[in-house]
Amino acid sequence: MRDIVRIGREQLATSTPAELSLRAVARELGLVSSAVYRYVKDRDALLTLLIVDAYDELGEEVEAAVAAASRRAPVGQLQAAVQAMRTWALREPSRFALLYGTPVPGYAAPGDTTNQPGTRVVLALAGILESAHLAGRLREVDGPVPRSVRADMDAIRTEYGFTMPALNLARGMGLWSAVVGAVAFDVFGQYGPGTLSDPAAFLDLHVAGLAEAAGL
Amino acid sequence: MRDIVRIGREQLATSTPAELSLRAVARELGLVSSAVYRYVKDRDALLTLLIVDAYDELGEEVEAAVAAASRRAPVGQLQAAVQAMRTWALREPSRFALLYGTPVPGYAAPGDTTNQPGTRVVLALAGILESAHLAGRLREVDGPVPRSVRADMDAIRTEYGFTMPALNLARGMGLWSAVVGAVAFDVFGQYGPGTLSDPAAFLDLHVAGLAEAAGL
DNA sequence: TGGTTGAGAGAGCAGTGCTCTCTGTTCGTG
DNA sequence: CACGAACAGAGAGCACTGCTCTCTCAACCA
Repeated sequence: MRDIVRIGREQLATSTPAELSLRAVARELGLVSSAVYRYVKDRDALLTLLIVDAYDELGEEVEAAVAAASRRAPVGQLQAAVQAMRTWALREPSRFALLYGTPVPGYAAPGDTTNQPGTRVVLALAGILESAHLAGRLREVDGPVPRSVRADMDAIRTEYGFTMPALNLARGMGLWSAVVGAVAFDVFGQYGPGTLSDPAAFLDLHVAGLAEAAGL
Repeated sequence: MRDIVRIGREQLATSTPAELSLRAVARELGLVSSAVYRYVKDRDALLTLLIVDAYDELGEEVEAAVAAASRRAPVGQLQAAVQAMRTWALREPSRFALLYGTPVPGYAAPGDTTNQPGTRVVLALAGILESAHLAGRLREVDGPVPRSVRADMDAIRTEYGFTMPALNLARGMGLWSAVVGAVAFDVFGQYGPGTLSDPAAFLDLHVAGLAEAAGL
């Protein structure tokens, strides 16, 4: 099983998730394709393994970056986290695509398996906001919040024990999707060739703006 | 050619870009697969046709939404544009994925063909900011801007004739990628099931925050 | 009328996911 | 120690994919 995941990861280094071939993994493993089906039910199951694997590695690196930046201001921690994410994504574009790109065809993430590792990154980001709040360094963002959104945010607050105000949390979730979107633009070249000469610097600036909007 | 694009579009209604099959298009067309190669060089060429087609339709709808909201405040226009994008994306998830999801395997967008239609949406967004600026309704965002980013923004300002300050434009680009990221999260279900009971309302709130950060 | 062009058909190659059957080995237990 | 069960892998086969090559047939034009 470890070998299968390892080889699958290697395949993803040189091909996109859609191209990942169970037969190729088998070949690399020195087996015939049908043999692999003893260990992996499906191509989808293999993808699930690789998704969990990727979430874990990304989560690890982001958490490490946040820890390494623990003495910087909250904004700096956010920037460190996001830059770690960008670095990983540029190094492993296919695995990034596996996590945050187009979902593979008929694939539905088997909740229990991928949900927990999938939340590590967003929890790291939210944790920075929450820590800042607990330290009194989070400006409360106020303004009209639709009923439904407030209810959703309250549900999240109780589930994860967050104490920051609802609108700050909402801005945090917005920050999360914005960050993933920005990294995806970068990795997938959506900004257009040559428009950004220093994408990392632009990203830092972008994150600073998002952080400000979230109350930092 | 029109039939090919039409059928390709229909195929994308029920399958993901990665699954789009030239043979299936041929079958639907009552032709044998090799016949289609008279009109379309490649599967990639077919994708290019569909990408341009999708960019056009999306651009059309976003521009129409902005026009219909021309009497609302700039923030409202932005929200209208983004909601139009979300609505289209939810109606056509595969085509949205084709534009903003994981790039297909060996596919490199043939610049000249797709660049122009691909910029319609972002130009619509930037146009709202620029109009607000010209009407004196854009607060100048200031702060330290890295040299490289300033140079990039200046290049864009001259290319498209924007007069808004560099940092506002940078925030505008950030808004763009953030919006795409948010819509992608929504369409691809990245927020997790049941966490947002009213995603459209959340999106409006999110856009309001982004707009505020961009100077509106 | 004869030659050229275009449209499409058909076969074929290499690859894919997946299933089914078959062989060989290993291992636990009576 | 022997026997049956569990396991690991091989091999063939089906339906599908992209793409190429050759061939036929009809239309059209000088």
